[in-house]
Amino acid sequence: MKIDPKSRSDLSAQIAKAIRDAIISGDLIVDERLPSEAELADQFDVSRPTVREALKRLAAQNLIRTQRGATGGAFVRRLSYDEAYAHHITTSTLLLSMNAVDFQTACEARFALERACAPLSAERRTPDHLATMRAEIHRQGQPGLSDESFCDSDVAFHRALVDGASNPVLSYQLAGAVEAMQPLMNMITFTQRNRDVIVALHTRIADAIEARDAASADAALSELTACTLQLGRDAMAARAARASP
Amino acid sequence: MKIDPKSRSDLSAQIAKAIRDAIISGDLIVDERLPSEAELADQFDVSRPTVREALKRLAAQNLIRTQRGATGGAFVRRLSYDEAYAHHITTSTLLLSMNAVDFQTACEARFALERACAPLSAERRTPDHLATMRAEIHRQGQPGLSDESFCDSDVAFHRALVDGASNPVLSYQLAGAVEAMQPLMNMITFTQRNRDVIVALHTRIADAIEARDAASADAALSELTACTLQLGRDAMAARAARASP
DNA sequence: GAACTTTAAATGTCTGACATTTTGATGGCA
DNA sequence: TGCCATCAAAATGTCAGACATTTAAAGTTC
Repeated sequence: MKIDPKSRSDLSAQIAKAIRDAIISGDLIVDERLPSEAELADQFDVSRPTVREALKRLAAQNLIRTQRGATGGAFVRRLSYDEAYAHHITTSTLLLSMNAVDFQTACEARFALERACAPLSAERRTPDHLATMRAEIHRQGQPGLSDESFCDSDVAFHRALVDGASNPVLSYQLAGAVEAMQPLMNMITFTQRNRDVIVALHTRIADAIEARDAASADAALSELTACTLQLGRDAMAARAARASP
Repeated sequence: MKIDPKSRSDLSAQIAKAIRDAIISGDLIVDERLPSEAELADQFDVSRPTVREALKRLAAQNLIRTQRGATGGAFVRRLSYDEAYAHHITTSTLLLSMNAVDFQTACEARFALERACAPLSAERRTPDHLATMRAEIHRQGQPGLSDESFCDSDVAFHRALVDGASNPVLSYQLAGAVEAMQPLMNMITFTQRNRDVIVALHTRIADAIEARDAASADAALSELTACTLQLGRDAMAARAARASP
């Protein structure tokens, strides 16, 4: 590995790319120690600060971890699902906000993906998943709950639904779609009537999942999709009305 | 923004986090210029190299871009879909390989999500999407195509299917599931008979999408799922047989 | 043999300098 | 006046060397 053509651009970017490629291709395996900063500086014929900048780039992507001390150094890091979740959610959220994705597009994507999980969840959900869903439904019915807390609980409910499929890859991909929508959902004002409808649909979903009835779960999710889209349209209309009275 | 409690950990990580939070919260908007490295060093009361390491971390996440010269500096970057795709695919691929995700889990996730897109794709696909799908089907039928090229074409076909839904959020989330599976798919040896079956199913899918027939597309995708899972099992069995003859 | 001390290796950080790139201003010339 | 060449300034990119801090292992003492 680790040659560095004399192209004209950031050395630190080139070095980071070389190491990243080595990790991706499997030349560097998990928990393997990279050469020390000084050695890398020698190999690439650059200074130590430049190497450090490259390593920080990799650290930002969770590809390596560094450890100080005598046996320290930079180690290839096993990317954990939790870290990947967090990273994915952050990126998805930014992607949506920076590109001004409209509520409808995000909502459609979210529920389409979620409906893909429902049959698997109906098949495999554990009592734990059901308990989480029921607990969140109960929380959503509490009086005096803020809109934001209601959204939080909504996300937790759907998270449990997705996790019920017991497929970490699915959970990972869904996390981006479900949680990244939260800022958009937070623009909505949930009236008591809205909440009653949503809680009723959540209950139907939980019942269907408990009964291992994929078709009913899908039907309820379909209704929830329509309901959520309508809430989004109402929120947009209300916002437009406020802007130009 | 930008205070930095005297906690005991990487200063560059703390600074990166402070700036990242400012971007996420909207305090820094797209294309806004950050203070120069020297000014940031002053503000955070650290040296310039430390600030640079922080900026490189952010650059690694595509959150900023830097520009040299008199009016240069670091600018908040609009995260584009293409970059987000690439990033997401890299991360997903690594997540799968480092955590030794089995073929079945990845395959299940991939097809579950893809089936979620099919109805939307049937509704909205353009002639362009259909043309891409047909072209890839044709390519897959070419004699002498390597297994790797066959996989590439397979990914391109499914990419067109997903893109047909015309929902960039959906395409983004799916990219991780579909493309990250490629290394796993590459372990499979596609016999001519396998290829014929897959091409036939692809043709059925394309026909269904062209006819806007979501149910038929779903049925074909379901068969393709079963077929792919079987191929995976066969590949595993063959591998196991080679390992202990 | 156990507890303490020393040492060495590595990352984390700082200072100061120089190189390079780009913009804008300055000034000369037609 | 208007245009072009030159130069200064500002910013990032890079380097060299130094010191601080952390950590584990080797060495030392009882």
